[in-house]
Amino acid sequence: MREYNHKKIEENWVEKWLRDNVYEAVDFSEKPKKYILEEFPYPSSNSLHAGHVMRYTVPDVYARYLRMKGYNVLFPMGWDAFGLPAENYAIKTGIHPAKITQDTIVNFKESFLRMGYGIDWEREIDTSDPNYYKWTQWLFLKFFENGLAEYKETPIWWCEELKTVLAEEEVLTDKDGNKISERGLKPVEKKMLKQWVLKIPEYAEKLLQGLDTVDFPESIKAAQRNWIGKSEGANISFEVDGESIEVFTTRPDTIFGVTFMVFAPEHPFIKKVWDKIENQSDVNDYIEASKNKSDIERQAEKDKTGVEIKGIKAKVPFAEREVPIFIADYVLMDYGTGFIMAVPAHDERDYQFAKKYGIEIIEVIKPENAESQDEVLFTGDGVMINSGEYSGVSSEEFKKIVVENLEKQGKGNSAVNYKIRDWVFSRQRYWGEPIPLIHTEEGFKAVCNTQNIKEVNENLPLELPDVPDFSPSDDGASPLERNSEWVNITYEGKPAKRETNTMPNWAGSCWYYIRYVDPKNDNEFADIEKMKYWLPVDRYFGGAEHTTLHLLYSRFWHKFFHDLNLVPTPEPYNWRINGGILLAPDGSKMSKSKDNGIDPMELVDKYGADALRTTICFMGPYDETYPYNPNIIKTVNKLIKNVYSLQEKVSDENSDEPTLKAYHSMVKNISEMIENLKMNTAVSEIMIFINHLKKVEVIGKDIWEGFLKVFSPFAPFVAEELWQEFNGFSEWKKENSMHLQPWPGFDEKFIQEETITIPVQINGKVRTEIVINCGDTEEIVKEKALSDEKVLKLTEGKEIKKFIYVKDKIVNLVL
RNA sequence: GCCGUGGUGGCGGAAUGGUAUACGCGGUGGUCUCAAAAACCACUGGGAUCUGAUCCCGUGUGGGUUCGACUCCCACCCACGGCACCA
Repeated sequence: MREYNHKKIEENWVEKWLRDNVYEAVDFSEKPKKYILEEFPYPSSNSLHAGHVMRYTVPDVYARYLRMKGYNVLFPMGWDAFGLPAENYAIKTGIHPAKITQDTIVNFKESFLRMGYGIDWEREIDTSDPNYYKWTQWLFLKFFENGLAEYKETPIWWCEELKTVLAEEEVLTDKDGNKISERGLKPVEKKMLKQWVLKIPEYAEKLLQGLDTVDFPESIKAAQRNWIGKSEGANISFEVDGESIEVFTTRPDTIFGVTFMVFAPEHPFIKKVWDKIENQSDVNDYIEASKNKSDIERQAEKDKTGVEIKGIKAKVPFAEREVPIFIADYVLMDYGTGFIMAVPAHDERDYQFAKKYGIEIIEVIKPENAESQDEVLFTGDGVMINSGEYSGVSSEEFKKIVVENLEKQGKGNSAVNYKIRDWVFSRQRYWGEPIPLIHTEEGFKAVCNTQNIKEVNENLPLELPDVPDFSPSDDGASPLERNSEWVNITYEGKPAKRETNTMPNWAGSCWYYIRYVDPKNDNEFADIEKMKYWLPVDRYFGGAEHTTLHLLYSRFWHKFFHDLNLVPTPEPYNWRINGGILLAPDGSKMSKSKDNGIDPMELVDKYGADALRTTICFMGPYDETYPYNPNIIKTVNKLIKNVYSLQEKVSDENSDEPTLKAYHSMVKNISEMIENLKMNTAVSEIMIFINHLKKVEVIGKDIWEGFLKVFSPFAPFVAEELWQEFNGFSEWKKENSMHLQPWPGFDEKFIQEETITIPVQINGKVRTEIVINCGDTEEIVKEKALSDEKVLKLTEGKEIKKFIYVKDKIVNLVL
């Protein structure tokens, strides 16, 4: 056995593949295109970690397969380079975040190269590069010009430790119900602040409908639908103190059951009618108390609390009745209108509240088929009762009647509400794209008109100034605020100030898949013809953590751009899969603090990138989470050693029949499996085939050639080495690369057997096996089965009621 | 509570109506060796009569459809993920 030296082999090919950009994607090629995308990494720490190689290996195998199948494959990579870790590290060390980021990118790229990922490096992008963020800023100005970016005072999540505001999507709930930041898991609180927001709710309907047109897993679609949170109902105006105030309800059919109304404590109307309130101090106490309660406390309360506002009443339209009004913090200011019609008989929360405060409960719907209704509370659909002339009508029908009537009176209309909130888009941090706006006396001005390319090129990129101190301020101002030279400018002859907040680090990743299509364009964010050729992304691989962050945000940007005719497709990604997580060998999560992780570059040193890649593929399905088993890579390394030695058995002689059969069925199976991303079973096919080859004396040339091809996506280095040697290429030429060769075919005739063994069942239980010729008629099989010794014994004296034969598969006798 | 995904050997997993556990890890026994490691070979779901063999049980639980169910249908249990006073 000759010596397999993975280091020597892998170093050699890394350099040659890069120099000649073997994995080049060609714009406007005649070949059919495939755009295979994986979420680009945030460059932090020294090199790729286990999670990265877990994410990137399977897409690379798939992209390599498609390339060999004759597709023009775009498989790009770049750096999501703005963000907090580099900035925090910079604050600690005093080294500029740009410097830290660039150093890290160098290390990351080296890791990518060592892993043998087949990337077109001519398309590498970096979101912190001014040539890139020039266009991120330009795209932001499109939102601004179209009224979708607004400076607005709203309740916003503030993280004291990160010293910045966060978007709704960046806030998680921990096990104890505390709200924490998505990055860093730090506590957050709600504050009223003026911030830049992007009006994603205006795209709620489009984002929802688009989900029906894309091939995403149900879990992602469900999570996004849930996040968007559409509910259909009606807006109904109630008369309160001579004024008309709207509520939103999904159940206008319960209007006869309204026995009270509730305002959220923050509702501005309270101030407006303050003079009429008889119990001002009670109301004021309640408002103050709920102000001081955190969201967590509000939720932790088992009981609903509230106070009646005495002195004012509400008039229920349609039912024409007066009801009392309360304030209670179970009504939220930022959903619906902050004012609700309460129907205790048909809403759980209203029911609890009414019980506690002894408010009247009127049942207006009873279940369709219930003989007697024990519980007062009923939240389903049914038949109207206690509703005057409408009693007996179905609640679904009554819903329509109510809305139609209110519409005629001008007191209501059917309406839709969404849970999704404005996307808070400014951050009080240094390391991000400056927002290219100017505060003037007449309001905000864009630094340029996006339509005018001359103006654009003069004013963009608005470069992030080099400041001596990039640490965040305690007062919530951006670090850029301290840089007065940069901040204070003249706009149209008058003093003005630059916007000092930066964009969140989602900004660059919202459109990076577009820039890969045309990464070096200085005059456009991307050429429309190139976008027409490459978009949309055919396969998008990434992490589950981005389901309602990046994946929703970038769909929003794309849909907006599509409405402006900037991009040719309505959706950015046609297909999506979320990858699983690699756990530590003991089944716990890998973490730096626990030091239980595995370092992929160490494994590459020890066993080779080929072994690591193949191991990752073999361990399990892409979208599953499972522990790392350190023994597998040893076995896979052995497998590769075997492959390396087996080339010595290759000869001019033809392979024998069993080898031909094993080969053709392997090619058939692996092709199907890679197509379906079942890399784990594809590797097991390779193992089965190699176990077979180890037993044979000679290997035919054609078979070996085909084997190297199917092996190459998994172990590209050793495959290239053996391919060059096998063909006797003395000098490296790009076009001779293993990885640019066509994928092998297979021939069914070798796979089909002449005789096969099939099981014979009696009453559904396997009792014996018989050997038949492929394609034998049912009569012949029946005769064979019935004359089998064991069958004779077991059927003796019994009548065979039914004979079932599934061609070439199974026989079942029913007694 | 609601939505989603999933439950198969000691472990990772294979099989989407036709011989359950492919492939691999681990384990047991053996070869080699003074010995160990490595390498290689054999066995490896549980149980019973017995050691050619034969039979029973077995894919979260309980039902159902079918000649035949891990696979399809109904109900339930559990785990994981998301959302959660959303009117």
